[in-house]
Amino acid sequence: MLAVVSDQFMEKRGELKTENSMPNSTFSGQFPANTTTTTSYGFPGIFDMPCDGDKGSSLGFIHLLGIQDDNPSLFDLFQTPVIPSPPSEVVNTPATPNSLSISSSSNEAANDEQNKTTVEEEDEQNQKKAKKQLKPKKTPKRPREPRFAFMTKSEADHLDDGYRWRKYGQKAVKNSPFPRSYYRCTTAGCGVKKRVERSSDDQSIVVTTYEGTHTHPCPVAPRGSIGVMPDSSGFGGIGGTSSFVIPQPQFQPYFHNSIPSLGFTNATNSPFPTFFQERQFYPSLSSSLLRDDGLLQDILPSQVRKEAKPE
DNA sequence: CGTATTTGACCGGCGC
DNA sequence: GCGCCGGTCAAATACG
Repeated sequence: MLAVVSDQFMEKRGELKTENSMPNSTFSGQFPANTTTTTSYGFPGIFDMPCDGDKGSSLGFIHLLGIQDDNPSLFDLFQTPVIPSPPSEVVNTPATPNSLSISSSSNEAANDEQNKTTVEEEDEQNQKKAKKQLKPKKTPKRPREPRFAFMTKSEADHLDDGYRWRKYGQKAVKNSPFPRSYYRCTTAGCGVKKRVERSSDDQSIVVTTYEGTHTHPCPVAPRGSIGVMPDSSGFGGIGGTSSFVIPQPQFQPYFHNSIPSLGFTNATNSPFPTFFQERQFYPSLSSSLLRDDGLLQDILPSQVRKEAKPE
């Protein structure tokens, strides 16, 4: 079941209001169930969140483009379309062959794949040359890991999120002067990958796409972590490093240590923090979302919010 | 010298 | 079947 975003959306992100001046955490899009809109909002489940209150910092907002997950529980989060899309504007995801909907990619399946890889690693190494010449047996289609992506206004391409990444590839992106970098989590047994590319529309925006779930706690506490971490020590006053906190379903050291209610709902295995599930995924495109007792005021200390407001 | 990055080649999926 | 393209591999290279 497709919850959201794929490369397809990424390609369409020009339709999205990726940059806005909303100082508060508000949706800039809608999230109709099981659909992909082609409206100007284009991307289901897109929302902005302030990720840096440090004036002058290169970071302004993290734009979570959405997620891609087959988790029904997660999907249920979006079963309440506040603003139903007109049928003419709705594209049924299942009927879109190019959509990167992932088929039931459970962690179990992923682990099996991983174990298989480990077992065969030695043999694979011995035959790596032959492998290139002899066509190996056709491997079954590997299920996609859950993915989510967000846009970060940053001058730095690679943002420090606390995890250690090893770059394993870089490719030129079609229709974009900026290359796409491929990273893999260096922790043994953790197959999380991420892609980092700069938006061709706005080169100040870095689009980071995470795939998979970390099987380990965050090894390094990033300096000056920003993002949705409601810790003033992370939000303000620590500039210079382009860091942010990635929502992770299993390990969220920055969330649960600060405000437990901001932790993730492991029961649903959702890549989103619970506060998204509880509140933010019932969006309205109207100004009702922007009322004074909006999200951030419940989440962040007022001082932080004040600092987080760009300009 | 160990580790990380670079970069060209390779592979598989997909559309024509 | 062929070419394009995204993603990955792995040898070469850079770096601390």
